[in-house]
Amino acid sequence: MTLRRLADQFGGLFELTRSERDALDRLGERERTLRRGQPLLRENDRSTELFFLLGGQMMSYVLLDDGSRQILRFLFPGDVLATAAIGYATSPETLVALTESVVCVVDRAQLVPLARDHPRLLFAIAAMEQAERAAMIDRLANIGRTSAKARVAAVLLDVRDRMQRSDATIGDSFTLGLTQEEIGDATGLTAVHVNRMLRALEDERLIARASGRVTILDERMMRRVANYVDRITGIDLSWVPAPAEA
Amino acid sequence: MTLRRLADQFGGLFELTRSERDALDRLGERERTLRRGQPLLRENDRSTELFFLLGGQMMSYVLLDDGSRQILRFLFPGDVLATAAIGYATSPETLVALTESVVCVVDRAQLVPLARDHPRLLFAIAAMEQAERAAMIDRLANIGRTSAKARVAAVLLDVRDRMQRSDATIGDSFTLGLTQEEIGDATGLTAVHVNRMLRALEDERLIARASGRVTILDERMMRRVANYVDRITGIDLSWVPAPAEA
DNA sequence: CGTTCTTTTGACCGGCGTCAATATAGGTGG
DNA sequence: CCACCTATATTGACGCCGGTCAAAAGAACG
Repeated sequence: MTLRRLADQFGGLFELTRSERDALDRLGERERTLRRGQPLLRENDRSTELFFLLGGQMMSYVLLDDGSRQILRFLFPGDVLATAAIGYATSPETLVALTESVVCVVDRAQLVPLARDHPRLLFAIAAMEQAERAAMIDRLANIGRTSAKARVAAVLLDVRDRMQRSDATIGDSFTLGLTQEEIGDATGLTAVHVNRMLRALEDERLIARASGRVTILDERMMRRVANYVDRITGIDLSWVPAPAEA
Repeated sequence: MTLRRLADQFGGLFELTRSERDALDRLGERERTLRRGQPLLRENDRSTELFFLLGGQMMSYVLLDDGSRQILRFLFPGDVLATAAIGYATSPETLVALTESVVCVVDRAQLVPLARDHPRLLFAIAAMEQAERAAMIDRLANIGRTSAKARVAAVLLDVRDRMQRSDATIGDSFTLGLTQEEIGDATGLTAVHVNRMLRALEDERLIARASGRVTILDERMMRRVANYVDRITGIDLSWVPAPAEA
């Protein structure tokens, strides 16, 4: 998987020109592979790089000084990581691989010529950033204002939808790949209570579980319970004019 | 207050060139005044505009379908609003004026020539966006992982710090300008419990209150209680090269 | 100067955390 | 392949933080 193929697959935002493709090839030259559990960047690390997740599954989190962890987001192919580098010299968050992962490494300095030569690509990155922002809004509302059961249901739906985006074969049944503690740290709950909520969803026949796989049995009701909105579709970049073909 | 004067005051990121100043003057031509309580944009409204808050105080929030409200952010002069327009045709959040406010209106289409002619200004906006993202990370961790008292304390410190940024005369004492219900909707608590937490902070001599004014008595301890990190300072745009002076 | 919004306080309760014990699984070295 | 070990999952008992309900007192506003 290269950055360009990723853009072809997920972009869908607009038709890339020949020179934009070439630019993406150059932008995506540096790749890096991470083993399961390996950190890409730690909170407060100095860094000038941003990344595109090409394959695998990662997460971002922060630690509070009482030792508790808040997982900010689970990351899937197509996501831009560490965009804070655009405005800060140090990272506000830790990035770790949940499975073996491949990222493409871009130094922020590379964005400067991009603005001049391929503004549309820059706006595409900005648009992806806005999708992430919208997701963050949902999570904030979710954690701040919904019940434990809703929060757990929302994580399940979110992971399923985002896995589906990179692997269309995934249906209602999928391998969650998260521990209950991780779900808890993402939702502001304890692992014990996450377990109880999973059991409750199971007892209500909204989901089924077997050896690490989760099956969503009643998607309509799950969406209702979770207060869930799909933010993945609906990105609109039509307003950025296509460059004159080189 | 114009957009350019705002950039002079808050930017501090780099020295503006003459042509950048001119560009800001043009960018900031359209202004709009909002009365207290007036919405600038509602959730799901179609819009192609972003805004810079020039004066006053606003907030952004979302409503859940059980009617509860999650306030995402209190907004102060210098903030960029509705950046979701970059990636979406409709707004994910509602923006309302808390006090009489003035915003400058920029259509997203105006960003395209900006990328070509004044990339540094575009990156400055991107950097402000990253500051907002960092603040969002803090709020997520705060709501997900800290006690009610910590959350209330964090709001007080945050509002104070951000008021200070636009009005250097503000010290430890300031007019909060928020109802306890608003504090509750921002922190994921009920107004009743916010009241109890304010009383607790008062009883512990961390703050004092009198007729709408709040005084932070023990800032060190407040910061400890709130798990508070200042994200306002520390933006780094040094990596964007200055344009050749026109 | 009523009307409505906001603050404040008390009584009570329930959702979620804490603690603890056990079961299960994955992983590792022998 | 087994024995062991640690991480994860599961379940129960119990307690507390923060929600709910209600009432009253200010405060703001037309």
